[in-house]
Amino acid sequence: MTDRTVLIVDDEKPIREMVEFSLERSGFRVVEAGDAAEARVAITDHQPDLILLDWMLPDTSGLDLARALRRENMLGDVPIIMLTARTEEEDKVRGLEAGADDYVTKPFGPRELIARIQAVLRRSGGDEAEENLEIGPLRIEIAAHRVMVNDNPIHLGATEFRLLKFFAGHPDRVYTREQLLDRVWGPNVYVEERTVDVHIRRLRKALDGTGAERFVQTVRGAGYRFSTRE
Amino acid sequence: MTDRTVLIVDDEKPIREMVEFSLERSGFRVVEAGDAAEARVAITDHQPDLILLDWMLPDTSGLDLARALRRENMLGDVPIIMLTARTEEEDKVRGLEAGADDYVTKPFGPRELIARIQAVLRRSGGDEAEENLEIGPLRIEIAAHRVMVNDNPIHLGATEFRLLKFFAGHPDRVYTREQLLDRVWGPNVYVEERTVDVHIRRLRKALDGTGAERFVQTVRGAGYRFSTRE
DNA sequence: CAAATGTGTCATGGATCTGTCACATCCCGC
DNA sequence: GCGGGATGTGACAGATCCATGACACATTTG
Repeated sequence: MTDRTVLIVDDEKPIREMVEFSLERSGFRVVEAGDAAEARVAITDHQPDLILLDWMLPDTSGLDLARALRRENMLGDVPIIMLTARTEEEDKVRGLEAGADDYVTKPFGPRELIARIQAVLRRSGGDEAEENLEIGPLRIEIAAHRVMVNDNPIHLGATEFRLLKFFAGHPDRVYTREQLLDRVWGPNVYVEERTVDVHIRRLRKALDGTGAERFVQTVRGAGYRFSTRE
Repeated sequence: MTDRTVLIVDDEKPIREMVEFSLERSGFRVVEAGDAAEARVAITDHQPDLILLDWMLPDTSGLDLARALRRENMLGDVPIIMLTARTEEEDKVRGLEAGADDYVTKPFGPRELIARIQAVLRRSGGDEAEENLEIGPLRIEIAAHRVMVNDNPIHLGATEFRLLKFFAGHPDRVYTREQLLDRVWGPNVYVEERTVDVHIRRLRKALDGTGAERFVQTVRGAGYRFSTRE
């Protein structure tokens, strides 16, 4: 439900924009690709939670791309929804064999699309978010949008909250400033990389004296990491 | 979420059976009606939690039936999902005004239908506490439609009462203005989001000096929250 | 019918947040 | 130690968000 990234692969920009508009209104992050090559880059860069894949692409068919991605194991269990103008049963079968999880037939409306996406995500993924995260003295209450340290609330700006939430959900792993901007600020936001430093600083300051400030770690030359160890 | 009763109103028996089959597999109880007259009987007899209403019925239109049922107050806040073959935006708007909560366009698949049903139930159901709520110095007497603070009644407008009731039933959770409009004002009401601010303000003013005003909390950039802590 | 009340909208001002910069400090290889 | 790149830190201006009072209109009450 919350904060999932959807990759839309379609060569027609108007369709991509319609999809982006609808999905962002529903709280998804949206990444676009116009062809198979762009799609591969986007998958690597943004690690989407779901892929909307047009049947026809300029450089290859969506079917082939889906099959290739599954074969190359680039996706794990990320679901694929095919977008197609065709309605033949035969195509559906072939698409499902290629690794698609569902179909949407053009033309489609935003409600239908969102219903399908949520149905597929509900099936394939545990909704990971939503429950509270507890790390040492920290408790991140997602629903309440609140962070407690030893049962005392601490105040964070919206950006610091998202940053901490992301970190807490992905511990023991270094993220570059670029990756953090992508995952915390969003894929279509362009700010200076050094901005990350400033928010790291603000997060540390907010956690100062709680015993949790040591979890936010700098990895020189690489980025930042959230970890209880070290 | 389990054991909800769904009434399907459609004159085509195959469709009723398809729906019944799908929904029962998902744990719903299903009641059928073939026309508006049967629908009225079924509503009285079974008090469904949700109604699937075909656009075209032999004795009247689904639109008229929905409107009539709402007007006669036979439904309370039981949500209606319209089933329609038409896709014109005009019809959708008219249907929503008539009291439908969502649309499914024929032909639809079982997955889509269930996704919609669950979405609508999630929105409209779930609250409806019947017993009184006590939170700190507050006692919300649902049936009496009255709020007491330390055994002294305080006056609230109808909107503020619903808002407080909703909040008290869903504490420690942030709701966006949009969500509050949906849950407190109702899914088919269109007012400005800022209106929420004003009613929050009025609620706070009514609670001022009681020690309960601190429960109504602003979460900057996210929405509002009701919580006894912080 | 008039007054009182409830509701939605708006404009305003103040508080807070955010991105950026400049400069200080740190760390590493040499 | 030294130099230079990387990171920490404080300050700042613009952007954003929200509280608040006023107002028009509708509804209810007397």
